Amino acid sequence: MVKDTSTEQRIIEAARRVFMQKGMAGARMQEIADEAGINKALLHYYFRSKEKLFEHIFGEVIARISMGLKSIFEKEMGVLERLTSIVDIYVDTLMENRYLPLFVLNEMNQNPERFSSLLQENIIEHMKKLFIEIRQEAESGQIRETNPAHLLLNILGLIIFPFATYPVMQKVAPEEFRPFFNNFLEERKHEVKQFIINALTP
Amino acid sequence: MVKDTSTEQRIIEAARRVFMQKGMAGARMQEIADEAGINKALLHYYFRSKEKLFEHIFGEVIARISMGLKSIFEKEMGVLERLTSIVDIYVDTLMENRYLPLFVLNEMNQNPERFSSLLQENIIEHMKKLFIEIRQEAESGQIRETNPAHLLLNILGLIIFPFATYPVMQKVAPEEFRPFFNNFLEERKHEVKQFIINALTP
DNA sequence: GTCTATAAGTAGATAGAC
DNA sequence: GTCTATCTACTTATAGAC
Repeated sequence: MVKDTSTEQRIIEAARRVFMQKGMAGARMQEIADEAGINKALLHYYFRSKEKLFEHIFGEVIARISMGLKSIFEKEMGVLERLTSIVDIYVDTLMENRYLPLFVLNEMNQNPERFSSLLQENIIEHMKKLFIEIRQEAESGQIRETNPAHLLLNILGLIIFPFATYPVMQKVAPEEFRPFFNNFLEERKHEVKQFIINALTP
Repeated sequence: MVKDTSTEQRIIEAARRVFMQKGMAGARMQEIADEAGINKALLHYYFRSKEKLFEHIFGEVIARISMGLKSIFEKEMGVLERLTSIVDIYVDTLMENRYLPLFVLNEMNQNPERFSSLLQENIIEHMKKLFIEIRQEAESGQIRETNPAHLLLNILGLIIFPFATYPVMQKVAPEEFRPFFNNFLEERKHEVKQFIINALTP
């Protein structure tokens, strides 16, 4: 609870923390108010309802994810470079916010229509193009023959899964593993990129 | 709502479905009662409280996971075989229950003490032994040099992540992808095992 | 064991003073 | 804008009849 930012900003940050950790169903307006150092009435004054406040937070998160994807897809580059830059961008994002993967997966699961916001920004089109690029480079022998869907899910799984489990791991890991954890997630970058290279180098 | 099983059994099955999809916080006793074809009062008659009912369901799930791990770790076998049998066991389990990964990750996240039940059955000991086995086989040149922690997380991510995203994917995938999905998860078995082999064959 | 009715507690939302 | 007090609705849990 820092007092030198605007109330609205403090509410948003508090809401982000609480929603991310507890999810929409588990979050309590009272807890968000406490986190922000105000009372419940003010939450409603600024955001009218819990639902509206949640949509604001979720929207922000989705926007951030889309932005990352967009920046990757807009540039001209080869498949290998494109895929490895996904790793760089998302590992960095996730290191700053380790609750993000589970939060997003959950809330989309509870309410699949929310997924559509991600599918805006013609992500689907980008994906189709990526798949085509993969097949083309495979034909021309620049990369190895691969099922693009599996490849993409592999990469996403390798990036995201450790972060999805991290909050649990970190809390329950025996004391002697703690120091090891600090570098572990950072190492993932190299680890996953190596996977991509191994998978695609002919 | 099938009437030819015992009430307790119907409650358990209904609770499993609802808790798995909505989580502890999002589940409603009323919905569980409806699913089971009874009323709320009976839920309390059989399980006293929502918390108790939840613990029953969660306990079952953890027991199932532990059993799988146990069966893998108890047999004598080489590292490669041990790791690939993890794939076989868990892909099959997850195909039957696609909500399981997110459910378990979430509930552990909400309440990390729940993780301890998994750590019983000396899973930790088994892990340590596995790590030692990996290092030994690497030294003797049977498998390639690898960081065991990364390897294990890689495997788990490759197995689990697609299932964690599946409920969402399946709901939002454009119509033309649907038929493709049916075999997709089954194909993961081969896909992930190939990854392990590539990663470990010298 | 199973139901209906209801109590008790909790959480989101609003009214109104300052 | 911010607060306290309160309302309303929902959810878990129990009482008590059958």
